[in-house]
Amino acid sequence: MRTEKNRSKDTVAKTAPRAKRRTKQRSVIQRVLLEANRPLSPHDILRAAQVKTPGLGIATVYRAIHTMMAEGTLVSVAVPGEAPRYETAGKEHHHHFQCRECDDVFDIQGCPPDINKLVPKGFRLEGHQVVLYGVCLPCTGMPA
Amino acid sequence: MRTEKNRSKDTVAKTAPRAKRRTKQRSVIQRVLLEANRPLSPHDILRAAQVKTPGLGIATVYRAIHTMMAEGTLVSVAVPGEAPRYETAGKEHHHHFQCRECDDVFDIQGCPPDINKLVPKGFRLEGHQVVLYGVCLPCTGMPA
DNA sequence: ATGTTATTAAGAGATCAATATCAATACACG
DNA sequence: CGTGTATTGATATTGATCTCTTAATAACAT
Repeated sequence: MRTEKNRSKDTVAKTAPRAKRRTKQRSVIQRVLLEANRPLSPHDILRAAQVKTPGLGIATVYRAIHTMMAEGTLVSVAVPGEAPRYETAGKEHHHHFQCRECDDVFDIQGCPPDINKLVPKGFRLEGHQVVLYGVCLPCTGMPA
Repeated sequence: MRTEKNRSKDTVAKTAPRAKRRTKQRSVIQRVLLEANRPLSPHDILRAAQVKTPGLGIATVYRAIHTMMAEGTLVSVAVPGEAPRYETAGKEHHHHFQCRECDDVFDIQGCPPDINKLVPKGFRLEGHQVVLYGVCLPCTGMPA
């Protein structure tokens, strides 16, 4: 008996359980993360995104982070002693460099060899993380 | 005009500004840290020390940590995404392994070679940290 | 355009580690 | 031994990060 306005609803009933809208703020947040090319903290994201979207709230940043994490387009990057940062997913295996002056975190390519030789007997190695510390190029004041 | 009770005070005025007493709880905390042989969180320390000192408060643990850090007998160990842990100072350069099951952190000896080759051009390397992840020996359930 | 409803901004609230407060305790020195 | 005072335990408070609530806004289908 349900014949009135069930034309398309029936066909997508299970494939489109949620709407998900494309908003200006979410777009800006995504763009910020894509263009940064390095892990950003929620506040980094907020500050950068507010340039193009004045009035943007921190809660919106956290919501966007959650959404993108759930989508799999964003991954969290934890650096020792620091709150998590986030960078776009899909990069190949890499590590990070944190500047002791500006605290920013940068991606570094490559991976030290023979990591598995460090594992104690009886321990099972499943992953690793390397963080380098020092002074980043911008903070050295030297030109590239 | 200050002649009454300044006998010893005058002579040690600058060399002994503070007293520093040897208390039962501080001794126990130190022993726990020495015997652990791996980085402990403040709560790890509390739990272990409470066995020998029932009623021990968390504030005392933090106070002992500060004291030992100031003395230079304790260093903090930061693992990504975790609150700091502490281990006795003086060990030679080493890295850490965190178990994904029990979350405990263990020392591992050795150090990957050629770390400096990973540093981007123009960046100055001053230090590094390696964290391995996996399952520790106790959690594998295997005997040593 | 219009209605539905996901999304937003703002601020209150939750959470957790770490610190400060303060009366009671106990170390160390005479 | 007693006394002065550093230290303690309990708890309130802070500080930082993240989440929830609410009314208002805006994206999308029609």
